Amino acid sequence: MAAITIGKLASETGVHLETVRYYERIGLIPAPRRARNGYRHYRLEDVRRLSFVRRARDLGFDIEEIRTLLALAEPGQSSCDEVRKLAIAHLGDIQSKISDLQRLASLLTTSIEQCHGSEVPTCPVLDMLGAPVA
Amino acid sequence: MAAITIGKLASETGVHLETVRYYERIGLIPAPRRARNGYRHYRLEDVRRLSFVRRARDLGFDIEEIRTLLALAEPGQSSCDEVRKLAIAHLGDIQSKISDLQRLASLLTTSIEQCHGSEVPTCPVLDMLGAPVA
DNA sequence: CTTGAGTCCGTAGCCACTACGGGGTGTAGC
DNA sequence: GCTACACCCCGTAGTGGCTACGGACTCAAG
Repeated sequence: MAAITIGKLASETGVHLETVRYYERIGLIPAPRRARNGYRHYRLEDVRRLSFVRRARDLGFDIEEIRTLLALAEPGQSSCDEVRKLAIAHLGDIQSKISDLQRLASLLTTSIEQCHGSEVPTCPVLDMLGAPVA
Repeated sequence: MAAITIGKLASETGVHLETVRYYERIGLIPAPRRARNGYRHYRLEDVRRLSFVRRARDLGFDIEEIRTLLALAEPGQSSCDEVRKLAIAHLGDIQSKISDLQRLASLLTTSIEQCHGSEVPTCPVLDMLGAPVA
């Protein structure tokens, strides 16, 4: 019988082994049963739960948001509305981050385009950075 | 004479007061002269330098990159090429961050759109999160 | 003279990990 | 049985870039 050890759980979910222990420590995933030698023994459900956590982290949800999502995902919660709200709020965050970054990108692009070598007395990029606070 | 104290420097540059001391501690900005009472005394040049740092941070440059930029901005460096390289690399980072976020946003948007209330047995957002690792 | 704001300093906390060190255990080959 | 080597245990400390806290001082206004 190939028991699911922490290493297996880690490689199957793509979560770093030390991170699994960290998640357990902060109570994001439940503490699993231990074998006689003290090794952690996981079940398939744990793999699913941790995959869920990983996906949510990849999507940029923070730990507390994930705690909420996990609670809402419990069977018998029927709280699609709340999940929806959380997702929409998070989407808003992402979109404002995107537009921030786009502003930055265009600012940088403009500066870089004006810079054709080392012939100009001052560097447009440095100028932009050093310009009086707008 | 209204000397530039740390509080003034902070409010003029929009950098948190404690952050100014932090920047000094890590050697990002030089330690200023002290008045007889021990208070820090800044010069106009320090205001410019810190504003530069703030702008660069806002643009997402990390502390080490800023150290480099500051060194390149020293007079007599004529190193526009290097600045350009750094800026282009950084722009690349920003652009890949943008496209990452855009993927996330569309994934979330799709899930949210499929979710019309609490009538469906399962929540599309949770489904997306819980789906087997793609 | 009191009050309140500003400054000093060192240290600890934040988030989400990641790394390290020193040990025990399990397994495979010889 | 012995040796290698991978795997696992645990606690603690470090990362980046701040931010907060606490106790002591100094300074300007009323």
